[in-house]
Amino acid sequence: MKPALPLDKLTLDKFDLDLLERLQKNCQTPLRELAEAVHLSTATVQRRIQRLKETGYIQANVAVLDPDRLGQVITLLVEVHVEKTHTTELEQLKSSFSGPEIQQCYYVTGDADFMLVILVPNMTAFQEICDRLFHNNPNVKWFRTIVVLDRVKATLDVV
Amino acid sequence: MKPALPLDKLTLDKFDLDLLERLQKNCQTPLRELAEAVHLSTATVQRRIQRLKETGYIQANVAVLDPDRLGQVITLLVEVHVEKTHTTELEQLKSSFSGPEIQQCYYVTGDADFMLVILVPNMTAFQEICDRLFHNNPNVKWFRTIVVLDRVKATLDVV
DNA sequence: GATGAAACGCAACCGAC
DNA sequence: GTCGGTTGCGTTTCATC
Repeated sequence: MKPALPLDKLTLDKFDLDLLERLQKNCQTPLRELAEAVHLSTATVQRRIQRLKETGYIQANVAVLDPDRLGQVITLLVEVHVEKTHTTELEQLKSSFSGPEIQQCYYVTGDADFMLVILVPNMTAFQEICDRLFHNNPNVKWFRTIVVLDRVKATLDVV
Repeated sequence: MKPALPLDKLTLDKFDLDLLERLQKNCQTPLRELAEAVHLSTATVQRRIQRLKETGYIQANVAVLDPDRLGQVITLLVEVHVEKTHTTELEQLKSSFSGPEIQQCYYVTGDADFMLVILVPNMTAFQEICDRLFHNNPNVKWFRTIVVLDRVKATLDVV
């Protein structure tokens, strides 16, 4: 199998970037509509998108759900401070921070070591998570919880 | 027009939840595949999904792009402390935190007022953002930047 | 090697039952 | 919820540049 179109990171032309931007807003836009927007044929658009998938520029196509409607009404940010930052311990922690309630997990510099974004239906659920992930983990020195009052913006947009 | 299917927030049955979970992973799954997975007919699955869109459970269908491949290699968390927290000033700030580089913006309790997740290609770009959003804004008392070393997990998953 | 026009086959969609 | 018909879509082919 031959890579016919640009594989490299920096060889995306304006058409590709235009398409990515549009798909990022709505990945169900019909090819026909995309085609006339970027002034290419549907066939070309289809091939470019396929290539963008194959080469990993497009990682996934997902439905964005409304957390409020699904009862996940509380968003919390948790700053985690760890005891040992050796590779093995870190990897262990990272993999423990992969549950469905944990929307995001960042390993960071500064006085904190991890920053988590957590979504829960109520505080009982959060307490359960704390027990499981923090209190019962000897490598977690301490953690600080920040309550989100307003989810002003929450996307994964890149451009 | 009859609401044949549940409209209320809490009346999603297991089929709806199952569908949402699957669409959240891949919103391009063929109806046929979804149908046999949840043991319903394709027609029903299609109607349910349409309803979930109309009622706002599904907010959007988006392509998830790889930030690294697109040159947005630096992720930063910014803790913003404001001067005045009156409604008008807050709304002004919130709307200023809506640029494309700002992936997420949370209005929070605690000693900070806002927490931002920012994606940039380099530090010059970040500096430009700081100037524009923070230094030139009299209502921003001070801000603290946290550098993300590893984007361990970054989704918008709800369940 | 990438492109666009047109043909193909399949899936989504909409009604009737 | 099932069944068919219709439409519209993504996909492939092929000739062109």
